[in-house]
Order: sequence, then structure tokens, then C-alpha cells
Amino acid sequence: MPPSSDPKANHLLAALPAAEWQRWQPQLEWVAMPLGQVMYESGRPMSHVYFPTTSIVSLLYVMESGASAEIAVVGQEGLVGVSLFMGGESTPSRAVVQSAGEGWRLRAAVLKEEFNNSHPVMHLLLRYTQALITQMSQTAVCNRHHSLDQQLCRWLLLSLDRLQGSDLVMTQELIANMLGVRREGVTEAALNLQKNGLIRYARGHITVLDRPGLEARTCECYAVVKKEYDRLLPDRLAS
Amino acid sequence: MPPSSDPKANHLLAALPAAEWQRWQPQLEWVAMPLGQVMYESGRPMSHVYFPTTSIVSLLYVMESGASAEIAVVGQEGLVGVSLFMGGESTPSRAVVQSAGEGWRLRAAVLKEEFNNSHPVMHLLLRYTQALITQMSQTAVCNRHHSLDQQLCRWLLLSLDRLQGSDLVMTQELIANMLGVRREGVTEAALNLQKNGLIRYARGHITVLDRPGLEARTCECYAVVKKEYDRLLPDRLAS
DNA sequence: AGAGTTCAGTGCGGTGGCGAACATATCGAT
DNA sequence: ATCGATATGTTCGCCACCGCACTGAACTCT
Repeated sequence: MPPSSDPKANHLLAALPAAEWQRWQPQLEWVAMPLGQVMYESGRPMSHVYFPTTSIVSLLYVMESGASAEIAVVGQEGLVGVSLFMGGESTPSRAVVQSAGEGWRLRAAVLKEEFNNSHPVMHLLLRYTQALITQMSQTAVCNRHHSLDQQLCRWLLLSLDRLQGSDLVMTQELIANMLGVRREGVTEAALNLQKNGLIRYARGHITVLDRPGLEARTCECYAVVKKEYDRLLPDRLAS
Repeated sequence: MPPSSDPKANHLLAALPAAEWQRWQPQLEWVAMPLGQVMYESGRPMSHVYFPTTSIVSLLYVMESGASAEIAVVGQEGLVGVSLFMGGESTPSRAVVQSAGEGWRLRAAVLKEEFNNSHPVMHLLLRYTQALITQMSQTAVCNRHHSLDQQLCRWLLLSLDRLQGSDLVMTQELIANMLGVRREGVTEAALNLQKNGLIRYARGHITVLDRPGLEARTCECYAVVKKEYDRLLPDRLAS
């Protein structure tokens, strides 16, 4: 399978200054990211950082009981593997491809080298990390206070923002794993949304019909996260 | 009120290399941190970073509805205000003193200068930030999956780790706000713990009688966070 | 075409935490 | 010693979500 996506479809890569881009370009390696692929495993050192272009990756914690919960989601706006430059080399979470697509990767050593020696790179990556922290925090709050209906809306919107188009290939079972709830709960919430004409779905394929409707129905968590991403990673970065 | 605590009671300050310590020491300003003091407010730029020595600070999100939820807690092991060096200058959360005590602070400009010009400082602060990220993530998971009983144990243990001794000055009302639950729920959970001889409390004063018992009763979240702090910020840093 | 697998929908009892209202107990100030 | 404020204990109905068991429908493979 040949690369069909430009590295610059990833917003962080697109935001690199020219000098950095020149150095990085030959080092970037195209990768296919099929559904379910584990990008890194809890507690295991990482060999690469990944810059998704058309895929979505979930960061999730898996409990001893086997139950899981998503803490953040990464797409074309970000990168998978922040703990590499944060200094820990690993993290207790797992990263799994939630929506198949493509991306580009960079070897860990190269990234660390660049992070330490280029202030623009460092600042860009740290700002992204702060946005990611906001997403994680807001997930904690949302898990505490909001209904499954609202959380489903938030999750759909976050996913939409990280893809092009208004379609998601995604079974209810998978969504339930991400949200850390029962599959039946997702069925019910999704039925609600469908009844109200906000989405349509069939066997692992969800089409969003009324995005503003979703935004009206979700909790404030979505807007908080979106606003913080926009603030920390303004569009001009990606142009 | 005179300073009664050594700045080096804070683990990060204690971990500074000699050269950095020489530069920082004259800039450090002692501060009292009374219960309820707001160290920074959601979305507002920060003037200082704070290094608690004998106090505990909660990072919490306050929702439109007024409901709140703690996403992390900071004590002598860390610092309040990571978004300053992460580049965002502000963050959508609020930091409130949860247990009165003391600390030291540094002006924002000084900290940023040091962060940008000293690799040891940068790496130290980033490793701390990664530990903080772990705490936030685990909070999200815990909010999703674990019972109030278990969460209360986790919270007590996290607080204990950030203070000396086995006493907490803390009303159930306050704990409820932090955990994002009803006060009555905390009453019930605390009664359980008291019945089993794990704690004793009276009017805003909690004494932990059986710490191993608490550790046995809490969920895995506590251990995961503790282990990650120990891994990322080993004791030798603080010696 | 038929068999097996994957996905979605439904029903039912159980329960943990919610919201509200109220009862008691302890502390501190005058 | 009394009073008000603060902190804790108790009750009751409610509802969202859980766990489980099962049905039905659609796709896939040979």
C-alpha cells in the first residue's frame, strides 16, 4: 500500500519551520495504521512517535479487571508518544488505532534530539501537550458529571474534528470500550440521537446528519477542549 | 507569619543542581497558603509558579452548573502552574489550597527564563509534568469505574503522601467538592472506613489509623500513580 | 444457498449515587 | 451558659447505568 497522504496533512508537521522541515522530511516514514493496532503498550518504551494524518488513535487505560477507559484521542492535529520528550520514555496507558488510516513516524532518538536542540520544535510540542492535558482533564470531569448521551455526543464530535467528512467507521461495541460503558448503553444513547435525526448508523457505520444538533446536545466539555486546542494551536500554525 | 519551612522541603527545589539553586534561591519568595486560597483561576494568566512545602493544592475544574471535580493534587513533591512553561500561560482549571500550609514562589518570567536556558531544569519540570499527567489520566479512569469508597481511600492516600504525619484537616463537605460527589456520599463512605477502624474523624479532622488497610481497600489507581511518581521522580532527586 | 459470525436492539432485576429535607452534635463567641 | 454557626448522621424516592440473557438482523465465507 503506497502512501496516499502528505505528511503535512498532520498539523504539527505542517507547523514546522522550514529549517526543521528540511531535516525531518527525509527521516519521516510512512505507516499504515489499521484498526486496532497498538501504537504503544502500557509501561513499554516507545521506538517512534507517530503523526496521524487520516487515522485516529485512542489513548486508553486498561484496568486489572479488563475494563478500559479512553483518556484522550489523537488525530491529524497531534502526535502519539508525548512521553518520549516529556522524559518518561513510557507511560501507563495504551495507544490503539480507533479509526483506520495513515500516518508518519519518526524514530525516538531523532525526535528527542530535535526536541532538545530546537526551541521552535520544543515549544510546538509542549503546546500540543498542554492541549492534550486539557483533553484528559476534561475527560475526567465528564466521566464524573455527565450523562452517557452527552458523552457520546462529545466523543462523536471529537472524532469528527480529527477526520475529514462526516462518516465514522465504528461499531457500538468499540465506542463502548472507549467510553468505558456497556455496549447496550451506547445502543440506547445512539438510538436517541438517531430518533432525533442527529445521526444515522448501520452496522459499524455512523453518519452525522446534524452537527450543530450534536453540539447543542453535548456537554460543555467538548467546547472547552475545542477552544483550548484552537487557542494553543492556532490555525496559522497549520498553514 | 515568618517562614518556618525550608524551600528544600519541596522535592523539586531540592532536586535542583547546585548552580541552578544558587540562581533561584534569592528569587524564591515565601508564601503562606491558607485554606481555600485560589492560586490561579481558570483561563487567567499566572504571575508565579508555586512550590508547596507543607500545603496541598487541588487542581479542579468548575463546571457551568457549579459542580466541580478535582483532576489532580499537588504537594511538596511538585509545583503549581505547569502551563507556564508548557507555553499556554493559562489553563481552564482552577488551583485551590486544599490543606493550609506554606510554600515558595517564583515569578513567571524567571521560571520561563530558567526553563528555556537550563536543560536540567527543563527535564526535571517535564518529568514532573508527566507524572501529573498520569495522575489526571488515572483520575479520569477512577471516576468512570470505581466506587466512592475506593475513591475516598485513594484520595486520602494521595493527600497523606503529600503531607507529613497521619492527620488531615478536612471537612467532608470539602472532600465531596474535590471528588465531585455529594457530601452525604462522603459521610457514608467515611462511616464505613471508621467502622472498620481505618480512620477516625471529628469535625473536620481526620486521623488515619490503618494506612495499609486503606491501601488494601482502594482501587489500583493509587498504586499506579504512586509508582509512576516514584519512577519519574526518584528519591535521589530529592536528596 | 446455507452456515457461521458480527452487530444491534430489548427486557429485567439490581444498585450506587443523586436531590432534598431533616435531625443531631460539636465548637466558638459573647 | 446560651446561641448561632458549622459539621455530621439519617431517611426516602428516583434514575442512570450495570450485568445478564436473549432475539433478530445483516454481512461473509465457501
